[in-house]
Amino acid sequence: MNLQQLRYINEVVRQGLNVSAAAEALFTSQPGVSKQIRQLEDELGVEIFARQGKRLVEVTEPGREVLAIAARMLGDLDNLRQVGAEFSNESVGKLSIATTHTQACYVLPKVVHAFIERYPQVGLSLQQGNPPQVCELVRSGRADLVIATESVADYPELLSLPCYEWNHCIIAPLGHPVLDTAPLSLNEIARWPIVTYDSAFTGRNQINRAFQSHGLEARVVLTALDADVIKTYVRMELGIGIVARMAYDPTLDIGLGMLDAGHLFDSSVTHLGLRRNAWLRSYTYDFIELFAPHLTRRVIDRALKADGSEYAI
Amino acid sequence: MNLQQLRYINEVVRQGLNVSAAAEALFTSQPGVSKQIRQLEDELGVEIFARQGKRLVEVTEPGREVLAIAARMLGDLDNLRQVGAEFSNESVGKLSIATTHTQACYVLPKVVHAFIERYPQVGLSLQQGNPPQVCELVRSGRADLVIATESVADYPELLSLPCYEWNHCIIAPLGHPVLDTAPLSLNEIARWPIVTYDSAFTGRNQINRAFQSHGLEARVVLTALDADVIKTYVRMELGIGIVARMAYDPTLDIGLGMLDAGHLFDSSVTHLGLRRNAWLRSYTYDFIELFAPHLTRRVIDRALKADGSEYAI
DNA sequence: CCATATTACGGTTTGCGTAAGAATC
DNA sequence: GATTCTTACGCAAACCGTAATATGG
Repeated sequence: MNLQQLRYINEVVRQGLNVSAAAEALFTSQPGVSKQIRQLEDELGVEIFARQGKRLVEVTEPGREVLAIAARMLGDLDNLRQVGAEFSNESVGKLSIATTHTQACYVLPKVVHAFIERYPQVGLSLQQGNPPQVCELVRSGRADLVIATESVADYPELLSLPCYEWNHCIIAPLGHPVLDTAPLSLNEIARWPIVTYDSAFTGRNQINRAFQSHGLEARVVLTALDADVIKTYVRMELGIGIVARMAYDPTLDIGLGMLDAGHLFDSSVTHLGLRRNAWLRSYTYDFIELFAPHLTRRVIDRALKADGSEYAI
Repeated sequence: MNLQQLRYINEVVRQGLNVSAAAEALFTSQPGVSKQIRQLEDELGVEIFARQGKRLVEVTEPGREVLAIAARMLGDLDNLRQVGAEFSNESVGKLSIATTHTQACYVLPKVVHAFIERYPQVGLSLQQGNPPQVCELVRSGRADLVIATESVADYPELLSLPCYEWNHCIIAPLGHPVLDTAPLSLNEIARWPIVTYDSAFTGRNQINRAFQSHGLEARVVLTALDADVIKTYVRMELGIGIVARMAYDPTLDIGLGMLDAGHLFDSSVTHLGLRRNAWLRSYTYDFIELFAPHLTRRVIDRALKADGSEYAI
């Protein structure tokens, strides 16, 4: 048994049980992959893949177990490389962050700025997507950490750490009557057409719940994936916007007024997700602490290692 | 990088940084081991071992990280083989249990009997030792599970599951006046010379604490590692014995009388220890359930997977 | 001087790629 | 017939063991 075989079966699954595609993705020959997989199956004494004639059609039950263990081993292989890189030079490396638009645009800029100043030799990359997508990037090892408000806690493979709590606000073109309301109420908001986030995004659940629990129906005339688009349509006077509070900047968002709506909706919590049993570079700890000061190295390590060691009778 | 290199560094540490000994233990040549270790260090870009001239003198800091990850990977390698064995034939295999004398003699016999009847093709082996020793056997992969009253929870690498609660009793030669006391009190016990367990064994702590908290001094004239030895000396009228309740059997222990002392001492809890992220054979689950019926497969899996995924802000 | 680790070298094994063959859609 | 996996075969690299060399107690 060797690690190459584990890489092969892992990639074959990733490619939807297509050995040829896996071989190509791993820059090797297809017969080589095929043969190594057979060898692994022979050695373990179980079929990992069920075949129909000459085609792989599904992962067997033992295969699922094997693949789960193999994935962890490959993750550990990555970890070994991380350790090597860390101790070779602790301020050179890469850091790949998977996140959503809201975080990338309104929260991360100042964190990223501080980080690249501190670690000029770390290649930082932001990968954007919707919550399930960015979680998947981390799960599969293509990103080091995910920052998102939704989904993170739904991935059992990820350790989910709450970072900060936030709420929504109302935006409207300057001069819009809603901006003069004080105090702002759900009834008042419900009088106007609304532009807000797409479902399953950036706390949209909290918005729906608030209206429902007050027996109100919000007239959502348009939903969008991010606050920039929402602002655009609010400027066009299509309606008033409900966006994350941090997405409004009085100096940049000229022509728009804002009213805090924190008292009207349940707050949302932005989470940070890490692969469990990932080994983190020191600059990764620092990045996280820049982002969420309460998440010190100590706290993160404790969370990664915590394992529920003692169970009641 | 390959798994062999990980085996090598792991064994070198186990052999006290002696490459020759490691080579011998792994049935290979010493230069081969030496070279592979160098290759691994080159590939990772860090020294795993610090050398003085031609001798390995200590594990470096990156080395410690590397070794920890390597150990997990080797554990997973074992797990892969377990999966293979399980699905090849789920009632053939081996099960190695590390435990203390008390468990092996007085608790396990009926469990073992039921197990070998159910799984005649599983080679069962009991390894005996003191609590730290048996924990270490499991930690290093030389045993599958540990059953002991002490130490298990002290090993962070082990998942510790409480199994059952028990207490002590007093034994004395038939006709000894202490046997007529009712109710039995600590004061009464303290009047006599005592034979009991060695420290760090089988609930000895609970015994000490009870006397201390009552301002009494127990006259312990002899300590022993196991109940059989204690009984022998009690028969010799060296004193009265304090042993685990389950160590007394009225039909076997002729010439000895027993008084329950459950109301005098804090109870002890016997624990079962498993390597975290071990993959268990189905018969291992069954063995555990035979031993502690509340530890069903479901419960064990939940405990193994529990990881403290959600942390408060 | 003995024990121990590294370097050097040759043989075997293993893994990989090309080419051909078989099976399924 | 096109795609996809398996088998066959030859080459190259990696691994391992023996022998020789260097280093420290």
